[in-house]
Amino acid sequence: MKSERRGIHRIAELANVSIGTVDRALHGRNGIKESTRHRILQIARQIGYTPNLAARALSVSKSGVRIGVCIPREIRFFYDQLWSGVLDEARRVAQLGVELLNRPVPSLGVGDTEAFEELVESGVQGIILTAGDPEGLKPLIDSAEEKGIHVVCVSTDSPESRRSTVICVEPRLNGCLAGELMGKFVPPGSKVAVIAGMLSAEDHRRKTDGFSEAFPRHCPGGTIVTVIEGHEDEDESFQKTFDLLGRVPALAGLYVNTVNCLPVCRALGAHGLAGKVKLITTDLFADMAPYFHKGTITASIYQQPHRQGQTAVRLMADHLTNKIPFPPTVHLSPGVVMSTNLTLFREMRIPDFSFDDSVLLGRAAL
Amino acid sequence: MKSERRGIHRIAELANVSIGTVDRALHGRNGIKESTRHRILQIARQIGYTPNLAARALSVSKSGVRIGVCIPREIRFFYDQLWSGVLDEARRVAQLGVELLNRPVPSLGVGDTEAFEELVESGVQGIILTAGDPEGLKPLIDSAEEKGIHVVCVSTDSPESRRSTVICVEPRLNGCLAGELMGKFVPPGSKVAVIAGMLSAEDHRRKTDGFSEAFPRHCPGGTIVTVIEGHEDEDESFQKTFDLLGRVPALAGLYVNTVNCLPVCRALGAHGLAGKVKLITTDLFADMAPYFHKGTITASIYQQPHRQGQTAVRLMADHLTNKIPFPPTVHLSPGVVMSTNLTLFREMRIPDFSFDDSVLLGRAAL
DNA sequence: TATAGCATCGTCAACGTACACGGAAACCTG
DNA sequence: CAGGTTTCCGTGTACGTTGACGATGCTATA
Repeated sequence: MKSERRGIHRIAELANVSIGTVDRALHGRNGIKESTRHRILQIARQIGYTPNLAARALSVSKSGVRIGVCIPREIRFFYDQLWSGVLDEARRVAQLGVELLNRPVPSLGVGDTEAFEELVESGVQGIILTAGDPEGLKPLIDSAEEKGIHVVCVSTDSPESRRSTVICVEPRLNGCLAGELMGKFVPPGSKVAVIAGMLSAEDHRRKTDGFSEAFPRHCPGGTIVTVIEGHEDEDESFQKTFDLLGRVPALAGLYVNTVNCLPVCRALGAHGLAGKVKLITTDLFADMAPYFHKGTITASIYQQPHRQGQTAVRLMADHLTNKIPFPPTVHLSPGVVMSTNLTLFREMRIPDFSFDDSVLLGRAAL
Repeated sequence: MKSERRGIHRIAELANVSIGTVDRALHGRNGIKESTRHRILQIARQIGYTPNLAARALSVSKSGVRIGVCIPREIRFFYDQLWSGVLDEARRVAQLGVELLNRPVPSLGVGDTEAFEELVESGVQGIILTAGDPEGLKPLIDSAEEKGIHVVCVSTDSPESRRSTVICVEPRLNGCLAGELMGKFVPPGSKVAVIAGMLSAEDHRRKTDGFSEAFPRHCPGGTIVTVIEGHEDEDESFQKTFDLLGRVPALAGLYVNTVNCLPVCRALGAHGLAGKVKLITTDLFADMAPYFHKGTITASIYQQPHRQGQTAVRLMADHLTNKIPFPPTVHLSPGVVMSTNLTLFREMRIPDFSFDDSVLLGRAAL
């Protein structure tokens, strides 16, 4: 009388069939009469059946779900945080039988088509990638999706392709937020400038556009005097910024589009303008800390790389194990880093067991 | 000859013992000779053993892990988001055999000792709560921890107790960030004011302290003319703010400590000062949206309630099922909400399947 | 010497799911 | 109607871990 079995067994009891039949009904296999399938599904709905993923993972632990990851291997900046977010979440879904296959590229957009093809060949069920070369990747992504391999773009999108979803901070909105902040930091009628990476890169262009739109709206009479292209080169960025500061002495603000902000800080210092010109940067890494404390950097727009990585793996795993549909897009809100909350960001800590980094091992494994 | 067993069985073979003994060795149980334990741990390390978490979860799913939750039932503001974060993560860990037991309190600090005792009685293995009455709760928390029931404070701490950990946005830092922002929004030498909830409440006091410390540091010559106590009452807040604005015409900024910011917005409107006086608020809810768009609210400090709830459940579940140690504290960074990124926050959308904090789902949210 | 107690270890049955195998009808084909 | 095929469904095993229970040998006390 102790019909206390759970899950599939429970359904089997209620339907007066065996668990094998329930299995067939739930998974749309054939070899089952359509009427009984209907009856079983009915009951499953009624008792609110949800599959026990641990049991499922255990039972298929030989086959296993594999998802491929292709992101740049650059350390120190953005992508190591992205990668660590991927790893963190991967450890968690490991208990559901999901494992990763890593095919990194040296840097954004180089050799990613080859890496992508390798991943497709190796028979993964899903691919997570930073689409550095959206046009080149598009046909590959489309054909992968055609084969049922789901593709998730993270941080950088391939918007024309048929990728399942994208996780990013919308670049335009990123620029808008910087513009709004700048508009409120500097007095009305101020002159500001933008220092971009490469305007050929879609993301940088859209950030610049967003800033250009938002700044005048929040700073009456404010103007953007110039947009400098630094090409992600340290010396070039320094020189161009240095020249600009000499040319436009009344400059009230600077917005740096890219992660390459240190030369700009130095140029400000060289002119004795640190803290005088409001500087808004992008992203965050440890070497920026002193410039926050000195007041050189007023604020930075934080793109939450760790979170992006986590989210990508989470969505992919949810879909692969639970058939949860992908949302078409996931647009995270950028964070605002200032000197006060600087220390709370993971970029500012020495690598340790911060709470979402902790390893999922029993202590006995040590 | 196919000794292809995995995990604990593998170790058992190599050590010429049974899986029971291996289990004892790995989990530090007694009933095993110290020498064999050593030998087994040696082998485990050698083959790089990692426990199969799916199997573990499955095996403990009969006993069932239960977590008690005690948070205020107030809707519309902060705690419904906290609760929804708890629920979201609960759904995920439900598949690992973890279930929740909810004992809400009507509002922060009322009847929470009774609720806590009920939860202890009902035999849960862990308790998540908002410690509205830290002193009254302290002995209860301590005795619960004594019995092996882990207690996690969320949003509001009981710092003197022996709770396992706390997840919150540090109130002082919260105020500091507001102070830094304000210091950069208003010109040097400005006068600003603070509108708090109840200064008797520890959190509000610490936020005020943080603001008082940070604002002068970032605004040369800036002063805080007064700290108003609104007692969370709509009419009182309106009247006091209205009077203040008449009394101090040169006021440049207002910092509202509590969630009760609408009367302040209205008072500013009544004086025709909307957008003229920089207003920094706390938290976020849908009714604030128009004031962002009109420019009445310049920025709001977002305490990430959803994320706090998620994190609490996650840490608790990780500990209860995998014995992962609690970090001593988890201090989240507050977010900055401005008109640009307003729409990205989950408070601004109709209740739906948005899957996370500050995440924008595309068109499929329908 | 019997027996109780303890330390040490093995055995076995769960947990819920997936899948292979096999059995029993019903249905066809010549 | 013998034979084979198809449709439908039950049974059994495996996945790796946990915990209850039992077995063994050894020591101490009567």
